[in-house]
Amino acid sequence: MRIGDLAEKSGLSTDTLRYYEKIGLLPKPLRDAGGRRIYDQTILRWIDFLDRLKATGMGIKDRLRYADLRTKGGASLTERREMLEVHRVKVREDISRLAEMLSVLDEKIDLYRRMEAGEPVDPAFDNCARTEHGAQPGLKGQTHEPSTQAGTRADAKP
Amino acid sequence: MRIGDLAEKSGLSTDTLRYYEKIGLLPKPLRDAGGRRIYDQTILRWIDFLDRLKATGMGIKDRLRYADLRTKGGASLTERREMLEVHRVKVREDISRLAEMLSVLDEKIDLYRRMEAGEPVDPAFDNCARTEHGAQPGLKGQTHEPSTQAGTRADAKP
DNA sequence: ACTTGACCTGGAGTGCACTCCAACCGGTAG
DNA sequence: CTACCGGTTGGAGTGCACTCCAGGTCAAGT
Repeated sequence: MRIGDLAEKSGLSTDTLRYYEKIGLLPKPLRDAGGRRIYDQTILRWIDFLDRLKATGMGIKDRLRYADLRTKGGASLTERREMLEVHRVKVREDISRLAEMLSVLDEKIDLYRRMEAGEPVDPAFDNCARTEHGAQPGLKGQTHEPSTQAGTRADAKP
Repeated sequence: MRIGDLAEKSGLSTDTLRYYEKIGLLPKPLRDAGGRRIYDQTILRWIDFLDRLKATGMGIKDRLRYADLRTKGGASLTERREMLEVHRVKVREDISRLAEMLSVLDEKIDLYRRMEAGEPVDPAFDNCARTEHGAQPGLKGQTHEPSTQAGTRADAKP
């Protein structure tokens, strides 16, 4: 299999495949007499898994680390498992975060639908209270948001 | 509330707040006599919602579009609802994709655990078949990956 | 009066993850 | 023989989403 075939089968572009090889995500393939890369089908399983890791939000650095461990063979099994377990926790968190957002969306869509229907709705339930040309200074009904103690997304980047 | 307070309460940096304002995600706030931005609490609900849109994978362009609609007030209700409905579909898809990956992870972790325990495991189930330093030419147990009509006229180098 | 610290602006720099490009080479079809 | 296709390289460019910085202003505290 040459790089074009692999691109077609994997859904990545030839550029991306070469890029992945350059940074170390993909192992250096054999070359034919003309210096062209030749791949065998097993690489597809690896690319597929990489793709899944990416699709679940694993950054390139961690994918790189995993790829690196992989080249070390069986000796790195435990480390790889630990990485996957850490990642699994992250994926689970992502799922529940998304599920929560889903219900916020549902609520909001519902609210909008009712507003479109002309139903009287407390505008305080909409985050979209116009701040600029409607700024009345004495708002008293603060609605919910339980004291938002700021720790929203203050981590992540080392 | 000045920008520092808002930063603390929202979890965004002052730089990010100014950046969001610059690109149009946040409305231009009033200024005090000294030219400093002053915010009222309602902005927090908006930032929170923006954050959720971001956390669920909505890119800056769409957030920008939504923010823009928001400034148009009630006239844009329907468009906003439609955006949210489109986004909701995307979020649902993301959730099921993640859920699927979760089971792949579970399987893989389980596989590794069994391998660590020395249990004999068909290495074909691992994507991590070493391609480079283990390339034996006569492999016959191809496992799955359905045949993939070999366009591979690979004249294997001598 | 002076210092401190929070704020202002415009613009440059960063990191990720590609994506594109020019210039070249090798094998096959017409 | 030559056109062309698909491959090669190194390096430049893109888009997103910030993040940092220099150099300045302003208001309040000691």
